[in-house]
Amino acid sequence: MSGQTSAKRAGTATISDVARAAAVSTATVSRVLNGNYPVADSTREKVMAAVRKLRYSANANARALASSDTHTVGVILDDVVDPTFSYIVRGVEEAVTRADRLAIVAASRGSPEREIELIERMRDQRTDAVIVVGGAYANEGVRRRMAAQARALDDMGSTLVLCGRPSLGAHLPTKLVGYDNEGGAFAITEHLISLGHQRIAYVGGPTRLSTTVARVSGYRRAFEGRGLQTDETLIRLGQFGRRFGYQQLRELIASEADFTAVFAGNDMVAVGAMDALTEAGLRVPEDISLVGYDDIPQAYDLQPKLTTVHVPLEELGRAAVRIGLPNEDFYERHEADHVTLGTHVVVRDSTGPPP
Amino acid sequence: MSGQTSAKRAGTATISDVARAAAVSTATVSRVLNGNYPVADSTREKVMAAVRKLRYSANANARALASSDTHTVGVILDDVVDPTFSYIVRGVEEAVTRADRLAIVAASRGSPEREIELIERMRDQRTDAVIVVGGAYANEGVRRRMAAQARALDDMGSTLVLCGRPSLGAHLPTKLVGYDNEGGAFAITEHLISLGHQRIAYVGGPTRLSTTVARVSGYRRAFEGRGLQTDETLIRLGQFGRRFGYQQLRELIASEADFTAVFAGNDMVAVGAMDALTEAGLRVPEDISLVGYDDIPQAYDLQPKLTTVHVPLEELGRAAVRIGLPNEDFYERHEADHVTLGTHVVVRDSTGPPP
DNA sequence: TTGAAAGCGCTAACAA
DNA sequence: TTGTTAGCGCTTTCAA
Repeated sequence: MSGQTSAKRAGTATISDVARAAAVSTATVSRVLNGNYPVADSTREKVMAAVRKLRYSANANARALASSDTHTVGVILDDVVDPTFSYIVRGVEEAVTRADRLAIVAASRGSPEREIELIERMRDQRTDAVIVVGGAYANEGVRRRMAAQARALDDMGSTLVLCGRPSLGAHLPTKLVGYDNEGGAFAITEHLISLGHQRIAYVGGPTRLSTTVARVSGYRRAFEGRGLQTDETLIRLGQFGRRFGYQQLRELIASEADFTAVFAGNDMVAVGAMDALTEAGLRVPEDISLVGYDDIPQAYDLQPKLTTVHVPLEELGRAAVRIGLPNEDFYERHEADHVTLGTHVVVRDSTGPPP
Repeated sequence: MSGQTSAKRAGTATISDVARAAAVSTATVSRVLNGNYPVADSTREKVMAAVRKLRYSANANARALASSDTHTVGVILDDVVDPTFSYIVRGVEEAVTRADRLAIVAASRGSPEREIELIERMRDQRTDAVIVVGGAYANEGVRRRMAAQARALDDMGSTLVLCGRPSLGAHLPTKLVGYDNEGGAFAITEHLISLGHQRIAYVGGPTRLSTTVARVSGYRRAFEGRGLQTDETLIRLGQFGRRFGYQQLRELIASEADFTAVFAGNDMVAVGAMDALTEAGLRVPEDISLVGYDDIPQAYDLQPKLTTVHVPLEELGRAAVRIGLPNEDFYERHEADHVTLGTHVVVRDSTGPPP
C-alpha cells in the first residue's frame, strides 16, 4: 500500500498523475478536459474524480506549446491610471474574458522604445493578438520598427490591433479600431455655432501624429460649413492635459483675445480651462461656453457639468479584441479589418448662448 | 542552393533554426540568449547574427515549461477603472517590469466566485505570484475556497499575495501587504477634534469584512483618547461610494442631526457628501468640515480641495510584487511575510474650526 | 471510444 | 567553451 506514491514529489499533479489515478491514458484525460472529443460518460466521471482528488491544474504553458494557442491577448497602453485608457482596458478585459482568455497588460509610460520592446515581449508570449492603445508614432524610425513587429506577429498567426491610433501604413497586416474624431468635433462645434458662438477657441493636442488631429479638422469644417472664418490666433495647438488647458486659457484671457466659447481638445484640457476661467472670475456658461471631448467621468463631475463628445471607450476595447481574435463561434465572422465607432455630443450645463 | 530551406514553413523560427544558421547547438543558442553561461565572444556574435537574421523570438511558453519559471505575475482586482485600484495596478506593473516580468490582469467585477475562478486560471498559468487586490470575503465558504487556492499556489512554488485585504487566517501560506487604516483614521479624527469639533459624523463602508473596518476603529479611538463620547446616531455604516455619501448626508441634514464635521470613509463618499452639503446650501468648511480617505486625484479636484488621508497606493502595488516574488538580486532578501505601509493626513481646504 | 507515441520549443544536466 | 540528450506537460495523429 506504500509502493509507488509518485504523487508526493514537489509541485503539482500532472496529466499523467491524473491518468494513472483514473486508470486511463493521458490522451483520454486530455479529451475529457477539453471536451472536444467523444468520451464515455463512465470514463469521464472517473477522470473528473481524479482531477478533483489531485486538485489538478492543467499547465497552460504546456498546453500552449502543444496546441499553439495561448489563450492570452496582450494590451499595451501608455498608463493604466489614465481614465481614457482604463475604460478601454475594461472593455478589453471584458471581451477577452468572454473569449475565455486572459489579458496581459503592460504600460509604455510615454516611451516609444518601450512600446516596441513590449510588442516583442508579447510576441515571445505568443499572445493571440496584441492591442496597442492610443498614442502615436514619434518618428519614421519607430513607425518602421512597429511595422516590422506587425509583420512578425502576422507571421506567427497573431494580429497587431491598433486601437485609437493612426494606421501604420497601407498593406501592413494590422487591424484598426477607431472612432469618429472628426465627426464628433464637427458636431460639437456646430452645437456651439448654433447657440450663436462665432469666436470659438480651440485648445489642446495633439503634439504629434495621432488620430486626434481629426478633432481640429472637424472644428474647421464646422466653420466652413457655415461660411465662417476661423481665427488662427484662437487655435492653440500643443498638448492634451490639464496643465496645458489652464496655461493656454490664462494666456488667452490675459491677451484679451476676443472669444465667447472654448473647445477643449479633451476633457482634461477642459478641466484645466475651467480652473483658469474660474480663477479669472469668468462664469461658465454665462460668460464663456466650454466643451470638451471624450466624456470621461470627470466631465460629469465638473461644476457646471461639461458638455462634451462621448467616445465609446469600453466598446472600443471590446471591438479591438473582437477584431483581433481569430473568429470564434460567438462572434460574427468576416469582421472587417477596420472598424470605426460613432461618437455623439452630450449636452450638459457648460454651454449656452454667448453673452 | 535551394535544398533544405526549412525556414519557409509557416510560423516563426525556432531555436533549432537559429542553431543551424549559426552552426552551433541549440544549447549554445540558449546559453547566449540567457547569458547565464560562459560563451566565446565569436560564437556569441554568430548566434546573435542568426537571431537577427531570422527575427527569432523565443517561445516563452516553451521556456516556461522547460525552466518552470513563467516570468509572469497575476493581478486580480475588482475593476480596472476604479482609481484606487488602477493606482495599485500601476505600482504592480512598474515593479513587475523591473523584475523583468509581465503582468496578467483580470477583473472580478464584484463576484467572489469569479475571483476564485481567476486565481485558478492564474494557477494554470503558473504565474510566479498572484496578487489579489482589495475587497473582502463574502462568507466563510469563499474564505475557505480561497484558502485552498493559497495552499495550491504554495504547493507549486507560487505565492498568493493579499494586497489591502484582510488575512485569510493564520498558518496559511499567504503574504500580506496593507497600510495603516486605523492610524490614518485616528490621525484625521484627531485633526478634526483639535480644530474644535466634537460632533463628527462617520459615513461610509465597509459592508463586510474588509481591512477598512479599522477606519471606524481609528475614529473611535480618537474620541476615547480625548475622553469624548461618540454619538452612535452619527455613525452611518453602509457602503463606500458616492451615492451612499450623498444619501446619508441628505438624511443627516434632513433629520437636523447635530454635527459640525463629517468623516467620509473614503474620498468617493466625500464627493457624494459634498454634493449633498452644497445642495443644502451648507458651506465647507465654514459651516461643516469634511474629510475623506485614500487621497485619490479627485480629492484634490474637489472644491474646496479635500483634506484626507493619503494611502500610498502605488507603493502598495510595488510592495506586493516585491513580497510575492522569490527574492531577486535587486530586492532585499528575507522580506517579511507581512508589510504594513504608513498613511498620513493631508490637510487641504475642506477643514476648519466649527462655526 | 480509447491508447501509444510522436512531437511542440525550450532548458539543464552530463559529457567532452 | 560547447554538444548530446533527456525531459518539461500537454495535444494530436494514427491505430486498435
